[in-house]
Amino acid sequence: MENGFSYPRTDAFPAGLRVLVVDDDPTWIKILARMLEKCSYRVTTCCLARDALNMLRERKDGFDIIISDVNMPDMDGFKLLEQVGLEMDLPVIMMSVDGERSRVMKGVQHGACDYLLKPVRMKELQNIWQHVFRKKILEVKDIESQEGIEDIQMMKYGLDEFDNGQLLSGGDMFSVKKRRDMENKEHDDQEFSDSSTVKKARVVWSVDLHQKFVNAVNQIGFDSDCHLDNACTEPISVIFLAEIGPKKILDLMNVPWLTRENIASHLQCPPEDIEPTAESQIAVMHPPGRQPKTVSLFSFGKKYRLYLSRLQKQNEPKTSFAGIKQSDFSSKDPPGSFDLQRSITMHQNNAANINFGYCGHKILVQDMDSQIHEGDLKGIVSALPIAEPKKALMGEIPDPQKTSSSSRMGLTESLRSLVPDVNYASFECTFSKQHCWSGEVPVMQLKQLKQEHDGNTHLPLPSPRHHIQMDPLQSAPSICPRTSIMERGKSGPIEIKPFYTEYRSNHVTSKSPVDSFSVQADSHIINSQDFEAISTFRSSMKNHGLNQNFINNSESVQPNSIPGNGSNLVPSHEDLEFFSLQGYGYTENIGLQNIEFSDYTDSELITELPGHLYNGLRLNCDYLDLIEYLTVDQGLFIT
DNA sequence: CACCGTATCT
DNA sequence: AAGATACGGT
Repeated sequence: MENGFSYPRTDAFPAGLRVLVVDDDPTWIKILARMLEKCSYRVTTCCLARDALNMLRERKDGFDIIISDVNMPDMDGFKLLEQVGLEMDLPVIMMSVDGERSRVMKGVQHGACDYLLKPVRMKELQNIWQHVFRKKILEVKDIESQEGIEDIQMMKYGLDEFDNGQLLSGGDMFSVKKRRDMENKEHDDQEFSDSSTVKKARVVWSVDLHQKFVNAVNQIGFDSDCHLDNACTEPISVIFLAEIGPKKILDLMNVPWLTRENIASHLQCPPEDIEPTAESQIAVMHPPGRQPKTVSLFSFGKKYRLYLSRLQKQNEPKTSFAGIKQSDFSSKDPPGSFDLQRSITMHQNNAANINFGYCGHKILVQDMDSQIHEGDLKGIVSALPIAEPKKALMGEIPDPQKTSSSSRMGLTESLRSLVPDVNYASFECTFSKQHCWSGEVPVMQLKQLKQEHDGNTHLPLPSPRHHIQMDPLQSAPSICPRTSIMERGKSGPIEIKPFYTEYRSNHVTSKSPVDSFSVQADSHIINSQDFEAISTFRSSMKNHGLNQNFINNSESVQPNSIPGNGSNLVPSHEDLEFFSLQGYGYTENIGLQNIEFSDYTDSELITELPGHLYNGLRLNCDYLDLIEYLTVDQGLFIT
């Protein structure tokens, strides 16, 4: 039913159903026969199981369904049931005066499609045709799967055939097949008032379907954007977001056979490559045309929580940089961080924008594809809750001076997509005000967070992690990500070595011409004025505060020649985080010098990106804190 | 009752 | 792993 076809509407359909009634009690035979006839069924009666069997053998395909009593002198009803199951594949309904569980169970186990208690009610008999009907459906499905035909039309065809009255014509509409997996019928119960027992076909979220889903989400996101502008007039504000509920998405998707549950279920799956944000829902659109990197949206479901807690546990044991352990990233790309990383990767060579915005207790990160015109700001947006719940709740604007420590870690954390601190009061975000955006633009949409003060979840904030102190005077924090990074010369670039060994081996070995290159960034000095201007409130996505343009200089493209172990440098979350921490440490006078990006992506990833993305890199930062995340007093190597 | 988010099952 | 289904809450 879920697949789009409906029950036969022919008035004639259930009428004429050929029913064989088997019961040793003549009284019951009479009663049943009368009732069945009232249902317009064709009834044949028999008071001996043996006779019934013979009759069935003689007139193969002469009946559509059998109703048999369990207790009969000549042959146990179950025996008959079994026999029928073996010789002819007909639905059999068992009945008895008692509903003893074991008996019913036995009946079901022997393949009964239903078990009726005497006295049998009219309604029950009226519904028996459904067993026949359902059987037909199962057969069709069976054939379908056997032949690998997934087209629903096939099933439709089968039902139409059914509907067209072959049943009435007495034709051989039910093929004689051995009853398979009788257990499957266990769930039949006396009601069986509908075909709900037919298992729902699994929805396969094809790229196509998913795309629709994404579009729907984005559409919703767009709607919320409209509100954003208004909301943002107030500094403190909690901007809000549209409700991205399954229902709404479903409606927007406009896919008839899809159900709300399907959407809800889909929402539960955390995409592995997005930046998870506490209590938020995010939709990310990756470059089109690439398999796994499609868009996704997830809610804060259990699956996601499990993922986080797992991540956290891994972190617990070791106090490494910002609480991250290498193991976190060793085997697989953790959801989240990679996204950002990826964004950067994407942009290192393309003229895309990354826009970081801070709004009250919210931080917005926007990544815009340069291809979009000025008006089209929609890009990747990620909301990063800051870890200062109380303040956030009060709508207090973080003091730049203070934010350098704890609050800032919140961002780091977010970036890292680690522990979701539900204390992060509500927050939300969005951006942009443009209308057209095709689904081709990488997009990340944020959704509102529910406010829950007490909402502390099971994932307490690992405090230590949040209080890494940075010395503003020091050019580089003395914190080191567990490793590879470091080695920062006084003036030389910081080398970041890959943690993604796997990634490296998979992607870096075969280098493409563009495999590595560097981007020169202008130096920038951040001063407190900028800061304040921004603090007031992020004036939307306009280039406030800092604006850095990383121009891809093809000239500067140089092979990554980090000898030593011969390993190529690969950026990792840690790397990014590291940046961010560094940034946190400096609220003032930070000069950006050499930022060197070396593409660690191989041709594969590159092809994955639209060509236009490789035109340069541009960063737009509204909030210094965030901007700084890229500002290192020394050069930076990301390979 | 409609919808949600989440937990659990398959 | 990815979906379906169950379930409790609003």
